[in-house]
Amino acid sequence: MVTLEDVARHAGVSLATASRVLNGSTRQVGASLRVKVELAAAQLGYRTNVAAQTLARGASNVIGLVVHDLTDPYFAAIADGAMRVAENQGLMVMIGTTHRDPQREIAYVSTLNAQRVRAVLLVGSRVADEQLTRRLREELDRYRETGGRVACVGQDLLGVDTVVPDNRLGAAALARALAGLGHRSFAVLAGPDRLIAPMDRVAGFAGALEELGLPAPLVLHSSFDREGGYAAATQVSGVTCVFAVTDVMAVGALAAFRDRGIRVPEDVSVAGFDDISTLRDLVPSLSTVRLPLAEMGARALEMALAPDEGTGAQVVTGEVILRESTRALG
Amino acid sequence: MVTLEDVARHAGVSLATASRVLNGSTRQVGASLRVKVELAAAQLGYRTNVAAQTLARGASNVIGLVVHDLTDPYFAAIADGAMRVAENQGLMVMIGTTHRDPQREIAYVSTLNAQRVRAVLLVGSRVADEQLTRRLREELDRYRETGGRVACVGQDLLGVDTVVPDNRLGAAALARALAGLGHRSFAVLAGPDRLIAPMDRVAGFAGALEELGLPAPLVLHSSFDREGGYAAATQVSGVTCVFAVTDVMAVGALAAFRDRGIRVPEDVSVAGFDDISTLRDLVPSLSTVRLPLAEMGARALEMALAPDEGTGAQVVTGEVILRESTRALG
DNA sequence: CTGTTAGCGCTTTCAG
DNA sequence: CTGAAAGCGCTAACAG
Repeated sequence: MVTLEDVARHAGVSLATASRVLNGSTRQVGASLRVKVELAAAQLGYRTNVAAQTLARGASNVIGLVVHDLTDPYFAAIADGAMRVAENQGLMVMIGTTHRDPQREIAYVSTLNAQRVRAVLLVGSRVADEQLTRRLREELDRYRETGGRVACVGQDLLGVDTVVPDNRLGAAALARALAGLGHRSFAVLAGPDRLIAPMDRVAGFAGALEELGLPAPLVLHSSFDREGGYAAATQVSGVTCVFAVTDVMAVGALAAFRDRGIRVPEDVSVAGFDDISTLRDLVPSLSTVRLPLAEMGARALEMALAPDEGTGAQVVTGEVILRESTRALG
Repeated sequence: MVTLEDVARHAGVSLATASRVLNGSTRQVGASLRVKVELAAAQLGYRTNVAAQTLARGASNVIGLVVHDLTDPYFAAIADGAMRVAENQGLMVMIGTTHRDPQREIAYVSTLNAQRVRAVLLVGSRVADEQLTRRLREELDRYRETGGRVACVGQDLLGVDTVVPDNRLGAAALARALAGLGHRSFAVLAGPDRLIAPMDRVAGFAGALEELGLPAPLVLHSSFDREGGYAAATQVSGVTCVFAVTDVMAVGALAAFRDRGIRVPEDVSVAGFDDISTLRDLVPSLSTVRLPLAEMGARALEMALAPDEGTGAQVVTGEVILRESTRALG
């Protein structure tokens, strides 16, 4: 294992000089020595020991990313956006997946704190559980007390900089658009009732319907994934339009209707939320609310990295996109 | 910032003792002291400084994962498999995305080496470029010389433990299955000609056709993504069956045919490769060759973590799955 | 511009 | 079972 000291000796300079040329300091080093050091480092195959560097500097070049599930394209897109800015800043990223277990999220914050990462990004809906939220906040506060920076993509419940998709507004806009198509009877595939994002989407949707003087939608709960969408859709009947709170769930719903011999959009219209790009080629193409996922991830990391503790929440509003899965009535 | 020394002082024990109870050593510590230390740590809110630990131990608890693109479900699935085993072993994972730039892959190996990660996993097709491959090998060798472990998911070209999907065999089996359906004229959407995985798939497919005494397929090159599949498909004509070397490209092809008013499978059959789960609900459902993606990622990490430098290559064979996108002729 | 020298926080012999 | 002390490799004053 070649160390900086080896390089310094080999180049006939001091440790400090070698450090200055190899590991970007602001200090200048004379051209001749600089060359010697670089040569020695190359010949010996020197590689900085980042652990030692981190310890000495008291600051690392790593950021932590905590997501629920990387195979869910929603999280993959957000993570990708964040990773691009990390790359541009020369930061490495450490990822943890919670598989939707809030306890794991807390545990990851603790671990990332131990790693002394420069910042941590929490991506994904908060849960409606005071207890859990409080414990997470405590862990985050502990991390922040010692200089850690935190940002979140989700709901503004943690007291940290947050990029918050306006789920209510987006769902409400979607409801109005659907009503504009002539729909009067709706079902909502609502996902689990302990996650806030789906709850907000349901509330926004139902609220808009109420404002329009339309009957309340049939609300069906299930898991937050493709299977949940499928299961919930099997219970749907007597409505002309179904709103699945995520595109991924909408895919499940589409499959369920297909299996039941119910045509979309002829027999029933279906809309989702998120506008997942991998799913844009579905047939029928999915009406949805587009969220700038990658940008949300990027912005969140930028907030976390900003010199001063940002201003709190940055709201992102979705854009309603009507495609083939919803049709005008009458 | 609370240090181990603070804890030790607060508990009235030596640094060594505090270390032994807090950071799993094999040594035993008396019950009374153990309790004191744990209490002190909790009261003070102590968090291990992993950088210091890594430096002192000379070994980290992090593994590195290098993939081309996290938003591509192929890589997400493999990464997920690897991350699950990492989690089980208490390891954190650092991810780098190359965006298909081989230079970046080399750079990441160097960076991960500096981080002194326990192991690095290289996921994705190798490129057909001696020069680049040699440079990557050099970088890997340097890392391995100092105890680093490496495994790869792709082709066995790096002199490291590798999980290799048998692309030729899988594509050949697919070709035979398609010929069995009565198809005689084929086009292959081949992706770029510098990546080995797609080349192998093309070769396997064409080889099987030749063995069957069928005419050689029309081979169309393009980029390795959805857009590439779309672009290549626009040039297809006069064949009854199209093989896209990945499911993601097949999705693009499906879209292109739809836009051209060509029905699948009535007018032309389409098959892909990989069996991406997010794409299972496509209509028509995609015939493909299933690869156990998550398992491949898991196995690769297991090889990298195994006590002894594994046995080289572990071949995984794909399973042909015929669904709705391909139909029997006449 | 260059070198000396104290640490950074933790692990791990080596004694006791 | 417990403690003292010597590093792990690098950075950053501080002095020249």
